Amino acid sequence: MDVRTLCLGLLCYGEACGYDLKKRFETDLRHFYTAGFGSIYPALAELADAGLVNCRAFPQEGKPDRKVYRITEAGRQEFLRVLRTANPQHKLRSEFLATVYFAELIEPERLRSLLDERLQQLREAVAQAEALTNEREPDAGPGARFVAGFGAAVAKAAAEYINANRHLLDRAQRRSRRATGKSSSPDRTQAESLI
Amino acid sequence: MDVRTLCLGLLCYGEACGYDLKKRFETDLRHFYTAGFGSIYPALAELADAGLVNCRAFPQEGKPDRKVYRITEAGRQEFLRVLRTANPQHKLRSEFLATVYFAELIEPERLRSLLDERLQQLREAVAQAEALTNEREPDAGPGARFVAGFGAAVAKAAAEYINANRHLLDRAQRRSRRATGKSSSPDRTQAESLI
DNA sequence: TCAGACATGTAATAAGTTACATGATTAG
DNA sequence: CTAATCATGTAACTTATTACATGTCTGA
Repeated sequence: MDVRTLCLGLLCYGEACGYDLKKRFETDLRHFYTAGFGSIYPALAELADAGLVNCRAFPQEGKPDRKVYRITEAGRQEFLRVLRTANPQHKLRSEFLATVYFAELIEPERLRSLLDERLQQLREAVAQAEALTNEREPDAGPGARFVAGFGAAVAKAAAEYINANRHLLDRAQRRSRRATGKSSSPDRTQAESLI
Repeated sequence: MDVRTLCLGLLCYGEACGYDLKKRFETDLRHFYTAGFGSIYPALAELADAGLVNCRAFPQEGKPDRKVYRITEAGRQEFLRVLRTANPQHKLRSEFLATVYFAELIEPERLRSLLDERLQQLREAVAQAEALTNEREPDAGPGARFVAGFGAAVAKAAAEYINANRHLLDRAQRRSRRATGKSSSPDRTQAESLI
């Protein structure tokens, strides 16, 4: 499910221009999918080329034409087909966790600040997800509510884990000399640890 | 923090060959960072070119030479510099959640199977993370333990959320006609909903 | 007066995935 | 006999990010 397909899916709920879709990415989809204009505009152009959406341009003063996209029947069928057949993945790439993995090599003050910043981000994520579930989107469908709640639940769990376990990283520097190397073959002739 | 930098970091804990690093990615880093041979081998070559690691080749029968990489002092300094200065991101791209967002458009049986599969994946993730924390890695540093525990905690929370809230998605099909479109400009002349 | 919303797009760049290419040994 | 482990690499491809390019209107 790439940006192109996701745009097609969003258009199942009504016509929209690229700018509208971007806002949708920044609210509903924010905590599990990001897309910039640099992906969205080309995606819409491709969908139109493929006949999966139609496009009408509305002239505006002082702004580029507003191009409103509407899904076609072919587009709808294509999206439903993807929903039926795709094998959806769940990919996390966390530089934050990768950094904390090396806690032993980080100065305590720096580490503290990294954890605090992440906690702050998580609090914001919870607030945004809960706003989405409650006030701001009474018209949201069950799927939209479910994923917003999911985001809130996971962010809360992450924050709790950090608060409950960050002490395990304190003074990590004292045991910074791990014996490793654990090489897959036994024919190494060099010393194990280079630290 | 790209694959190249992460390989450099792993080499802080001792020398290793590309194959060894791949195994590390599949265990310790599995739940928050993936990398294939196609990223690792070129990364190691680049690190060697840049003088951040040394490489020695050990001939083997019936296999390519085993190339063992060792970090240099310059490499260590470079990695510590990255740890001090980088602004680590946390990026999730979940096709699973993107799919569930469209629950209303998915057949109930298919939706059930998607959720069950994801629950199975989460159970496996918890088991693997806990194995990492307890038995299999008594020599793991505090950072490694922390991130493994993090992975387990978050996966558990995700599974619990799904179990507790999946009923909200049942019969979602009945309300599949959402009025949306919510366009940013008021000058549209077309009907709101196209479903 | 200055930031932010509105509105679209292209081009260069970066990064990683997948498929291909090769082949012995070992455990089930 | 079959799959997995060990071991390295290249090349094509896909995808998305970032920077650039332009310009008005509105509210604080």
